[in-house]
Amino acid sequence: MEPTSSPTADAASATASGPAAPRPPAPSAGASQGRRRAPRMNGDDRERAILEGAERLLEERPLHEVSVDDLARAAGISRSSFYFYFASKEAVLLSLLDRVAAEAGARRTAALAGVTEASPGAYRAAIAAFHETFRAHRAVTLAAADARASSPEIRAQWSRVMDGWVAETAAVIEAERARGSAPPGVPAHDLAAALNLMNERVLYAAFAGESPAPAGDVVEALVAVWHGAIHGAPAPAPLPR
Amino acid sequence: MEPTSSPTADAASATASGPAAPRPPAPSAGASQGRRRAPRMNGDDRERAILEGAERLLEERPLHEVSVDDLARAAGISRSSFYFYFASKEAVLLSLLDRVAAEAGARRTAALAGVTEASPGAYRAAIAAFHETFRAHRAVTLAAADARASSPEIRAQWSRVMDGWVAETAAVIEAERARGSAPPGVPAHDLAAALNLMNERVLYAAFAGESPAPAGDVVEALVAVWHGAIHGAPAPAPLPR
DNA sequence: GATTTCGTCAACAGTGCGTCGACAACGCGG
DNA sequence: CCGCGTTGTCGACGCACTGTTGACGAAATC
Repeated sequence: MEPTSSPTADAASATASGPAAPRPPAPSAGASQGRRRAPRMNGDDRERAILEGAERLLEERPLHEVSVDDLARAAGISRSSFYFYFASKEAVLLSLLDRVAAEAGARRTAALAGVTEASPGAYRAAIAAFHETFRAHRAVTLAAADARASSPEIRAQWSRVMDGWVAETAAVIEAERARGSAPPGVPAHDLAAALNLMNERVLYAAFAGESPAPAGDVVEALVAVWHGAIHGAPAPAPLPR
Repeated sequence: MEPTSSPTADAASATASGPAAPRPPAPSAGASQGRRRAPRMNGDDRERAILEGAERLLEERPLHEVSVDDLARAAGISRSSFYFYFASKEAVLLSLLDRVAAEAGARRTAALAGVTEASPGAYRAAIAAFHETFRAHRAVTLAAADARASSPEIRAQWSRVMDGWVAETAAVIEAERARGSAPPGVPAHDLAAALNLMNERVLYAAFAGESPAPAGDVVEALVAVWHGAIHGAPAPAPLPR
């Protein structure tokens, strides 16, 4: 019965901007734009307190076991005050995810900047970057992955991040193929999507301690698959059924 | 607080047995054990009605948007009567998942029975079987994947199914390696885990219509990765960092 | 016909969510 | 100093959903 389109539909702008909090229309929208020095210590860093408290809580239990009350209490305010800053606990997670998204973008760029053209180990760097991003914010990424199921906003944001990785990976694959160091085969985008989704799932399983997961070095297993899939022999004929 | 080993720890037996409903202790424990013929038409197939209604509902919306009341109503009983049959809506999904687990096992066995030893296309059959299992119960598997985040029982059952696939895959990989038609590399189990997790995630993305997903033939993309990862050249030296 | 078992339900209590209106502190222009 | 809008806070409400209890009927059993 819940209206599908939440009032916080401006989540698109959330890509890297501030949190999608329902702040009342900024009154100081005039010249105080560059203002960073807080004339007061209240207000703006309460938001930060919520974010930090949330990240801390998510390190010990999943989002669906954290109530808005917990979040508010962790930030030292009452439950109803919480809603002054965020529309829901999903909005908090989304805001947290925004930071990760930004960092993921930066790390990806940095990782692939080292390899000028299409050196043989470009995707190796990509895997390492992916792994680092995931690990650096384990709690947030794990929680976001869980919340994808119930929150369209988080799902969309996650997709945005993954799409970036996939596009970057596909570019590398195509460069390798152009160099002749990788055989042609299925569309590079499809291959890149499959490999990145594998990374996501395997890293999740590993960090969450799930049952079917590589027992040894996770990154090595991933690199092996990537290398084989990209540089290995082309797949055999599709077998007439 | 939930004890890790749920009282329904016989979930292993649940592979094909009845649902883990909180039915009151069987009073007719005496000689009526073999009784199958229902003297009345009520009771036992109400359970089926719930299951069927649930599967139908899950085809149109995710589990977290289905209330116990919806489930009960779909089966033609009141909400409180529902609890006579199942402890929660997760229990219903778990029961549904049990069937899929049984079918998955059967299909896996059948798929790998065709290939006596380690014929070159054994894992291809595995992928097809996986894909079919997933597709045949799309609603249930999608819902189960979502519910994994919040329900330990479902997570455990899912793990059990995946573990089966992984073990079977690992056996095939080792056979291929023994034959000399696949090079050595990372542990077969790790490789098998990564590949099966990829399948799960990619199929989920494809069936759910998510954004980063192969655009073309999904199965072909998966086969390409499997083939390359198993039969491709061994990964290069791990690069001293 | 009395009793047990099966199945059903209305009603209750609990939890969490999101919203509303009152209310305090602050800054500011008079 | 005083009104006055703004910023931030909170208690209390209504709502949706969950899981449990106790009472009630209808078969079956003796």
